[in-house]
Amino acid sequence: MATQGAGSVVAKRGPGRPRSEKARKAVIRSTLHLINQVGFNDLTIEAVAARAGVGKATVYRWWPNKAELVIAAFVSAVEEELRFPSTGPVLESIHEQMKRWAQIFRSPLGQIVATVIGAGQSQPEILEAFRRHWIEPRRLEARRLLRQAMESGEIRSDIDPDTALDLFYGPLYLRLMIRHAPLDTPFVNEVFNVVKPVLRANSGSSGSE
Amino acid sequence: MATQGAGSVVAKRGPGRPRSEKARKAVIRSTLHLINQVGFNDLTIEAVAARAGVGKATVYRWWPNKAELVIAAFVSAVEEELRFPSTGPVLESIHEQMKRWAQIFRSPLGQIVATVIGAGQSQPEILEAFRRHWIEPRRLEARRLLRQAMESGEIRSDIDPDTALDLFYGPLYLRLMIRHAPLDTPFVNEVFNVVKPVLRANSGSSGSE
Amino acid sequence: MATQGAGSVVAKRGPGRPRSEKARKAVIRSTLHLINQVGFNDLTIEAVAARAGVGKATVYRWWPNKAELVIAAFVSAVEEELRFPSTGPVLESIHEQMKRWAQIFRSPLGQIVATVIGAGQSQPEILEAFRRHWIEPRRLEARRLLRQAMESGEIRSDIDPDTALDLFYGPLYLRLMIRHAPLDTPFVNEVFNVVKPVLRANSGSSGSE
Amino acid sequence: MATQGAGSVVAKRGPGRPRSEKARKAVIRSTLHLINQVGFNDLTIEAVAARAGVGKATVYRWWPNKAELVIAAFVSAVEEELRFPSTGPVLESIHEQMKRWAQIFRSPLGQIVATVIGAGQSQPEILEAFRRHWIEPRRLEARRLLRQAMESGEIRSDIDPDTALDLFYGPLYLRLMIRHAPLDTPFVNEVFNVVKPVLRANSGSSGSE
DNA sequence: CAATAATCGAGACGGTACGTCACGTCTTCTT
DNA sequence: AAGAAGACGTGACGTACCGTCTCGATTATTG
Repeated sequence: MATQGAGSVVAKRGPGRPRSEKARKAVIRSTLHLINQVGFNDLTIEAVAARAGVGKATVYRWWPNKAELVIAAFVSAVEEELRFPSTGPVLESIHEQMKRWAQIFRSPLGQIVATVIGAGQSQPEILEAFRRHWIEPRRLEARRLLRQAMESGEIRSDIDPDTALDLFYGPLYLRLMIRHAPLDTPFVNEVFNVVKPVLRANSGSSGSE
Repeated sequence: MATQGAGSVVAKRGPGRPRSEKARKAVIRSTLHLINQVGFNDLTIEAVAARAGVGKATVYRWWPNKAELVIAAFVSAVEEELRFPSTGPVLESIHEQMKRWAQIFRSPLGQIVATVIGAGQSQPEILEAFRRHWIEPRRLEARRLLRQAMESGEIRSDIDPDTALDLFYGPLYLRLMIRHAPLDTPFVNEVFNVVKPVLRANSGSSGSE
Repeated sequence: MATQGAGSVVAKRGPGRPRSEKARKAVIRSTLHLINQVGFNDLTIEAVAARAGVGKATVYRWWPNKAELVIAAFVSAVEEELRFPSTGPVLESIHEQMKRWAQIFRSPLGQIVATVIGAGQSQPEILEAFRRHWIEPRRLEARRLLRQAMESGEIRSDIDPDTALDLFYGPLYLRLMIRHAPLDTPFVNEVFNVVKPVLRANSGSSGSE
Repeated sequence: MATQGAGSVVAKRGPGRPRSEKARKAVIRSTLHLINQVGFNDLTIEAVAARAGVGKATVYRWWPNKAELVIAAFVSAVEEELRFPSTGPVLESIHEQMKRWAQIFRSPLGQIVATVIGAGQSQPEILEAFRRHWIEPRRLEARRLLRQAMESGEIRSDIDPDTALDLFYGPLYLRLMIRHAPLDTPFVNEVFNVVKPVLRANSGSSGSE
């Protein structure tokens, strides 16, 4: 490495004024505020820039489109809540995580998640960004845990980890998106309790048709 | 009253030129075509009207916004596929229905569903229309079937029918919306086979926490 | 009068419902009211019909465009004031007529005249209608009077009647349209008094250059 | 203060991109072209913008409505025109001027004058602008000349200069607006020759009624 | 007295232009 | 070079009227 001097790992920076951290934060804050006020669709870069006291071009310089901006804002808002609880039995970790998610989904952040997925339905790059910045990081860890549990015999190994995760989280996302029924703790518990036993080793659920 | 004679059931129509069925159909057709081409967000009333050979005002006269228009188009496209298969054991009916839905979800119609739910995330009236015209009619029938099955002892009765349906359909909707993994028949089967046994009578999965 | 029998000069009327005089009057009344409220430009057939309690098609059936309608309304409003005062010396008749016109021009009816001429500047058919229904009928009579006066030796005969009329009325129309100075009786008198002597026989004003 | 140095008279300009002079000129040119083609009524901002190769919003940014735009175009079209020829006898100057005006009135500029007066009939601000930018500058000089001629005894002094000018120019404007007869040189001569003698000193035309 | 025919009010039709809004880019001066 | 400001060309929005049309209902004349 050492491009710049002894042990410098700092990313090379060209000449010119460096980007303003103040502006970046103002934009993120403005975005979070406005998306809670008006939702994703009615969120305009124009308004974000105005409220942040920032030029429109500054926004476009750093985020290529509304979705990346919103996801960045969202990620920055939930950064610290993301870690999977990685102690104890795997299934209990999942249960804990599900309850935490339900809580997030009920908060304004849940509306942002919903709104981003929603926007992703007609703008593939949004969905792609959502998967990359949100779904995959979490799945990676969850898959790893499930595999460990399969190897240790805690859960059966003839089921696809992704399918298992869809069983746990699908109902939660469904209620988040459709809002046809409350996304409360009893519901989360019931979902977990239904799916859990089937994952136990030697449950024998194979053989469709 | 009987102004008209015995049994006059003639649908009363107000004065003025009646609305043009031809125009209505042209608009619906144009909408379906365009939404498959460009998605919900980039669908413009302007383009719908132009392609239908219809004035913009005619579209606005009959559908208050893009969402109602798209839902009307969607409903008209799947009208005949909506009926729940109501013969045989309830669980098998559900399995059949799940497979049919997965098939629809994989078709262009699936994109419409996704896109409408997506738009609903930032426009409540869209989501409301989606629930009223799409979710509820189906749930009504499904709930009735589940209750019958509970009474007949086919499935346990200590589970909320809506929760049960969310368990079956949540994972399908999740893959429809997130597209992180294929929504194929093996997946549908696995979901069904995982959830099915827990619904059987005397499965005893209650009492978390 | 023998409307139907021998020697009927009454216009033959075919079968079918005859036009409604009530509707005609309502439209004219509505037009006069609205044109005084909003002027010619903002007058819409739609509003005229609505206020008259009449179908739009009924208006279009009888008047081909807004201008014809407005002129008809205007003519019907001033009908009785149109006759040229045909007694006494020709020049005095003209003086009388000028004073009467100035009075009309100062009233709301003057605004209608101005507005119609105005609209005629960008819509030839309006100007044409104005000339046919308004200018020409008056000029016809005035020209006839002037010719009589020429023959009787009251005024010189080496001047074009239309030019003479333009000399009398041009200044009045100018003040109607430009509004740069009042169109009052002293002004009318002065115009008349300036032009009058030149028309007298043996005034000898020919031969410019 | 003196931040800039002694005598800094640099026109302060705010931040932001300055307005495009090129766009301004293109819009004015396009307006003039189109108003000659289709008149005021059928002049659309849409077409003006399109022909100028400019966004509609740019037009609306600088001119609040069609009237202001037309006024600006009109003013820019006539600003270099028409100084009064001020040599020789006053009456001959007027004669010259009348002939020049007749010529202008027959040209495309005449159509613009007519069109602007026409539009002014339903939009007072246009008429006001017309008087300020067209009528008044010319009247000012003409009035001055007439007063000089009155003082020098060239013409009688018991007549209002504005009335005299209306007598000369009223017939010309009348034919410009009504188009009921040609606005040719013979006509101009006849008008001039009729009015001229009456203005001569000691003509004695006073005493109306 | 029925058939025919033109009218009526109502209001939907395919259009066009409106004036507004946000887009994403650009051009200026300032930091 | 990045910043705020704000003008630029673009294009869709939802609305208002245009002039035409299609209804059912009415009111005449004609056979």
